[in-house]
Amino acid sequence: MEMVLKRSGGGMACHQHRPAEQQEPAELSAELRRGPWTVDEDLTLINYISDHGEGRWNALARAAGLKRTGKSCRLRWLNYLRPDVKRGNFTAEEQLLILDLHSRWGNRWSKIAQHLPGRTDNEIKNYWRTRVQKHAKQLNCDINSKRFKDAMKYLWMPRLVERIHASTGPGDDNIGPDDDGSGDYGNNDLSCISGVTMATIATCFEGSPSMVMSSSSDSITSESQDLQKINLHVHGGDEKMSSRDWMQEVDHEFWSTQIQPNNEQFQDQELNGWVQGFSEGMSESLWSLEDIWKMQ
DNA sequence: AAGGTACTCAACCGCGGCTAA
DNA sequence: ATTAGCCGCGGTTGAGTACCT
Repeated sequence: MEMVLKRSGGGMACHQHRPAEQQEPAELSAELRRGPWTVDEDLTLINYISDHGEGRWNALARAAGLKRTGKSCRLRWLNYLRPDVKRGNFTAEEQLLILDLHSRWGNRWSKIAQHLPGRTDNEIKNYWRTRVQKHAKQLNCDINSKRFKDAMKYLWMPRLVERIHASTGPGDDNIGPDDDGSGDYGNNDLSCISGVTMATIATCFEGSPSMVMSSSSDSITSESQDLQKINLHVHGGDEKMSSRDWMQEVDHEFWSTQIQPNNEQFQDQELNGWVQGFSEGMSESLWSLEDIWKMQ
């Protein structure tokens, strides 16, 4: 089992003031524990749930002899101890899904998590805040702005699609280093992409500057057929044009036509400089998403 | 090597909805 | 119909760690 005591026992000691509404009954609050869970607590919770099942968290916490709130037990189980919780970096497919579903539903993390088996709302939320919002901040634009949404739609998401296309073996479809030693769990067989992801791919290409994606909702019999359709569209029927070439073309056209420094969408000098640098660099090589963000 | 800064993510809080009494 | 307790969701915090200077 993974050790959970990475932090000292003093963690979260700042949370000392709680409104009366949130207080536990007096006889319980005096002995309630908070902060990082110990291995013993984890084992107690796991054993209890394996014997009695989950749910009714307050009663569960008392019955198991845990000096924790039901809330705390529920959170620990759902976000960490549950056997089907996935660990490690998000795959390209998952990232694509998150971007797409967030664009539809906003911060409905639990709803988004329902479409990513094994991923928790907390994990997705953290991903969004630490990765996506960070990039918006680096671009000095609001995460809800058209500028950032365009960058996601025309750059980030197509690139993720490209990575899904290009992936040939397990273990390297994450953005960013996989340095936690856990390895990727991702299956790069494209047949594993969920129906939602296929829809995502379709919407991703829909309206992109040099590509028109026909509706894929009709007469779809399988995901592999979807994929073939997308391949056809992506390659435009020209077998000599790799998806990589196509992506380069899309990116270059997008950045040269839609995000020119004089474009009214991009008035501020700082971003213009970044865009220009990006646009010039794009003709030289295909940049990884990470490189793109690092450029500015 | 040391100190500072940035990043990650587990765990917390507040609030609203649901439900049983 | 009311109310208290529980549950789940979204937002926030901060300790630990990685990275940078």
